[in-house]
Amino acid sequence: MHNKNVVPFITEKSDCGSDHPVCQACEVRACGMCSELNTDTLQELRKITRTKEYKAGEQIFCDEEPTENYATIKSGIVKLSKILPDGRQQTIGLGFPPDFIGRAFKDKNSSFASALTDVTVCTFPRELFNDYLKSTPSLEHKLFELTLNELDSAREWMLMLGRMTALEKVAALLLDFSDRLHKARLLQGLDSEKNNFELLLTRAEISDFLGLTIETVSRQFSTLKQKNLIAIKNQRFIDILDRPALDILAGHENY
Amino acid sequence: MHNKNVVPFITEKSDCGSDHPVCQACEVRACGMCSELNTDTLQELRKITRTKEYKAGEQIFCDEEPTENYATIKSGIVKLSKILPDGRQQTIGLGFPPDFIGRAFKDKNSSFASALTDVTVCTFPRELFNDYLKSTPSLEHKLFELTLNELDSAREWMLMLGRMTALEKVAALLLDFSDRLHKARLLQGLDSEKNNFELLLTRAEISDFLGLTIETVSRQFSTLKQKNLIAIKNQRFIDILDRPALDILAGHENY
DNA sequence: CGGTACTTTGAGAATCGTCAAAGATAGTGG
DNA sequence: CCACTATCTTTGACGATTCTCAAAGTACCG
Repeated sequence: MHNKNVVPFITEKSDCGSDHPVCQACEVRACGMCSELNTDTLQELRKITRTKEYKAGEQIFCDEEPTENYATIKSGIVKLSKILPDGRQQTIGLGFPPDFIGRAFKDKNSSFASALTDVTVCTFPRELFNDYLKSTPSLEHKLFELTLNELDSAREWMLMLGRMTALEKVAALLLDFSDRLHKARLLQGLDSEKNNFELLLTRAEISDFLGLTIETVSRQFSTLKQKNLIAIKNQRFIDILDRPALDILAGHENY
Repeated sequence: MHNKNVVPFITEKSDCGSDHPVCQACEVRACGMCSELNTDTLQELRKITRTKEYKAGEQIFCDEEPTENYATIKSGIVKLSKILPDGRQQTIGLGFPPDFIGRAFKDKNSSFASALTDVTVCTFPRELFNDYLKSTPSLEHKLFELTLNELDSAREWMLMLGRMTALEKVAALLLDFSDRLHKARLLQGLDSEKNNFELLLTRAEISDFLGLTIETVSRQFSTLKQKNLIAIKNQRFIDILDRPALDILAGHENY
């Protein structure tokens, strides 16, 4: 009733009555865009999806080329960034499972997406998915909610970029990243210690995110260590020693 | 068929067959959220709306209090901002007609909204509107598109906040503001000269937007004047004298 | 063990912020 | 119409933060 417009489906083996094996095994079946779809509707959508994998560092899509595919992140972390004509770069978002990547209803991405870690995504061809979206309100609703969350976090980061000092920015990043990693790990059914995590970003990636230089970021890490708020092993493994102090630095008001 | 859930409508005089007089006269009937609605559906929605006016400077909603109403901007400019516990402030967006203000599906705004100029809005009670939205896909679709535009512009501003110099930021603001004002005036059927406009923001408001101080903003204006890129009359009326040069400063790549 | 890539630290420079004072504008009341 | 005031803007001098450039230190990989 809702998918009249979705015409030239790629035909493929399809089993009825339960999720497609690929969807059954999907890491984000329960929480992603598809969580709003029943088995039959998902069966339909499944026909236009493809699973793709990217190695850390690979580009997923780029600014200039027209969008061919959208995707849902199944595992790994995706970096979204923008770039100025002279090469200055700014990371504008991190995508964790089950985030959606791509710009719905437009044929051009206004940003770059690249794999921060090894990444697995579930892709959909653009045109078909847009049609499908328009005819499947429950799916559009879920995607709308994901988008609202992204807007919330974009605005949170605007406050950070515009008004925080370098030290505060690093504190805010550590807390945000620790929370999001923690959630992502729990979602995968893994054990997770919130105050102890691997920083998957290089200093360069952190500085692109915070609007700082590598050196300034490094100095802030040193300051945080010196103040005994964090400990770092092998430049990558972070221990949060004093979360309340970091919260105050990050402006998380706890009256 | 789509609005079963929308129960306790406020009853009011209603005329059938054409838009309600209030909607007929609405500045944004053709381009706002309601543009996706036919006369009958609009008739329904109209029952829960109220027109409200705010004087320049008045607060429309605030961070802490739970959202009671959503709104569509009919005329004027709305400022959205966030604030750090110690008072540092960052503007995270400007709302022009026909933008939607408020956070759909949540009972808490994570920002402040205030009237930058005198503002007229069309408000809807939160709960009713959320219900209405869920049962009216065309409306949700339109709101989704408005939200995607906001996300695009938030990300554009993240690049600006994180990576541009003070001079570049001011150039980018002037161009953005000139375009948006121009569009808003054309939309109202007014004559509009793109390179000539009234800067409705004070220096303080500009600095909150750009993540700078008043003094720095003022100095950048002086520099732009001195380079003959702009002229300013009465500290408020801007003449763009050299748009290409401003475009380059703002990083608008024109190969 | 040596090479590569990433990180840390230091010194000096540039940008932007802070504090202070003077200039401009708009509104008010005589 | 003209002071008079309040508010906003501009400009200057100085200081703090962050950036740039350079070099040394550390981890990773074959």
